Amino acid sequence: MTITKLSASNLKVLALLQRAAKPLSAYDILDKLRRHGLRSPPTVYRALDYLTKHGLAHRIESLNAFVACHHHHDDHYEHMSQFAICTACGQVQEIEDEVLPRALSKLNQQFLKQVHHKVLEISGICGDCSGGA
Amino acid sequence: MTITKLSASNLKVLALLQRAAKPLSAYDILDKLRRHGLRSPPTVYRALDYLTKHGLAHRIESLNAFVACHHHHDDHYEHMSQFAICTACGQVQEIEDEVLPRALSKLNQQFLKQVHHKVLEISGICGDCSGGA
DNA sequence: GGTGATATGTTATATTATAACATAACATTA
DNA sequence: TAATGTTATGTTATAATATAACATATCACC
Repeated sequence: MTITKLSASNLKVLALLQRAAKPLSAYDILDKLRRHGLRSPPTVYRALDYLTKHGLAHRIESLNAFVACHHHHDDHYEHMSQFAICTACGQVQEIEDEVLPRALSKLNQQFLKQVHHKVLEISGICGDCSGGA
Repeated sequence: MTITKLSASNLKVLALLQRAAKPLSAYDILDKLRRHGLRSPPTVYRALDYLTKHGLAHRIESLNAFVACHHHHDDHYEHMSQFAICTACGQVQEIEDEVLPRALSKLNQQFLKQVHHKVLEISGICGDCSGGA
């Protein structure tokens, strides 16, 4: 799963996600990159597959949308996507924390023999949107 | 959010989910209940909305599918959906545990002022599908 | 029986995602 | 070089998921 070099499409999608303030749907991406040569859904989904598989982007399941990864998941520890989603402004924060992953890996074992993917998504109202302190 | 009495549609959808061994998509439900008077997507989605809002069913975000709730979330503690999903057989187990919710509610607060919804979904291979002990 | 609230029905359409097949780009090597 | 295999990309069509918008019915209450 090492990254040799990003293809032109993959790079464009990644760069767009990195510039975006919010998660983008595949079709948001398609709209914005249509002029730049990404003309069909499969092209975009392929890029998103590549990026998510290589840890450069994440899919937010509860939004059906994607964000760039801003962290370095050196795979030194079993990774777990953790996101805080503000339903008011749409911003998503990636949570970098190992408390939960650790707590979870114990719990896991009673349910699944092998774990492939873990998703934690918390929705609510962020500080900025909630008005007072 | 108290439940008075389930409407006929809501009850049919709930009963179907309860009988199902696996999560059902809205369209799975539509197919199976068409003969029983649920003829259009909005009807099904409305029932699913009702059931999920009232804690009688849960949506699995990473599958776009729904399961009946087999637990009693007496709302005595802030609820968090927790599921273990086997990608081989498709079975989903609801995890009833408060370790994570508790660990999480501390962590939460640095990201969101109010939390409305928490989703934890773990995918992998269950004991049955993984062969050996 | 009229009124308002809630639920349900219906049609159409929006949104998200993939199947299936065609073509290109590129490396390897006979 | 041209034959071959591999990977990436393009293209069309369609599948799968979800909701908007509006019509109608049901039912409680006055």
